[in-house]
Amino acid sequence: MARRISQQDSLSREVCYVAGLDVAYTKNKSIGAVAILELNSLSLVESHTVCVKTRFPYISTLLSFREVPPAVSVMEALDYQPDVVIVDGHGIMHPYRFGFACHLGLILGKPTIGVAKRPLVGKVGQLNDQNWAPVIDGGEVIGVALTVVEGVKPIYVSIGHMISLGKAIEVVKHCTSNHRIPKPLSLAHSIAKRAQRTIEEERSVSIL
DNA sequence: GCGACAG
DNA sequence: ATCTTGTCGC
Repeated sequence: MARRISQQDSLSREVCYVAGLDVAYTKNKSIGAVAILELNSLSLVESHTVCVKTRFPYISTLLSFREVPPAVSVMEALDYQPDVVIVDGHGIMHPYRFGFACHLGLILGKPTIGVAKRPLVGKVGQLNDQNWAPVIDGGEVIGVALTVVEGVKPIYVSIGHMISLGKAIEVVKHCTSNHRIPKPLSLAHSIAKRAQRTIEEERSVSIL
């Protein structure tokens, strides 16, 4: 599947709507959450959550097989489709060059960007004046370590599908206003957490 | 053989 | 990711 990933910009138009996608968990349920923001204003346009049974364990390099089902489900619940999706997890910055963001992009047939909070593979090069350092593995640049706030640990940005690294960095930078985590992702995260609390409460009641 | 290991 | 305890900052 990694061979089917496109690193070219395939955006149907200028990016206007950006989505953030995250997944949270309860005892045996996966909660997919998506938030769509207007790129320029970074204002929330639409959001959804979905709850499905978890049916794959967490295995470090196989995260996508665990998170793709709830992610696809929640994307299908959208009224309007975003131009690009920022995914909570790596894209090609992955040992098989096929992280969660790639897997989701391939299935959706839509541009995706992987943004992770911790590195998985590769060695980080020198920070440039654009506030990012290339991450190299096997002699190739597989993404960047982007320093959003000086003195704060970087976020790791890589291509998911149908986008160039340059455009991916541009979009992520645009979504990060003085905060380490891009706003689409932090919003998706809080929405997932809210749904999770609701489900946990329902579970407590049903036990009684 | 041992340690590390996105979320 | 989740859970728990504790601290720092706006």
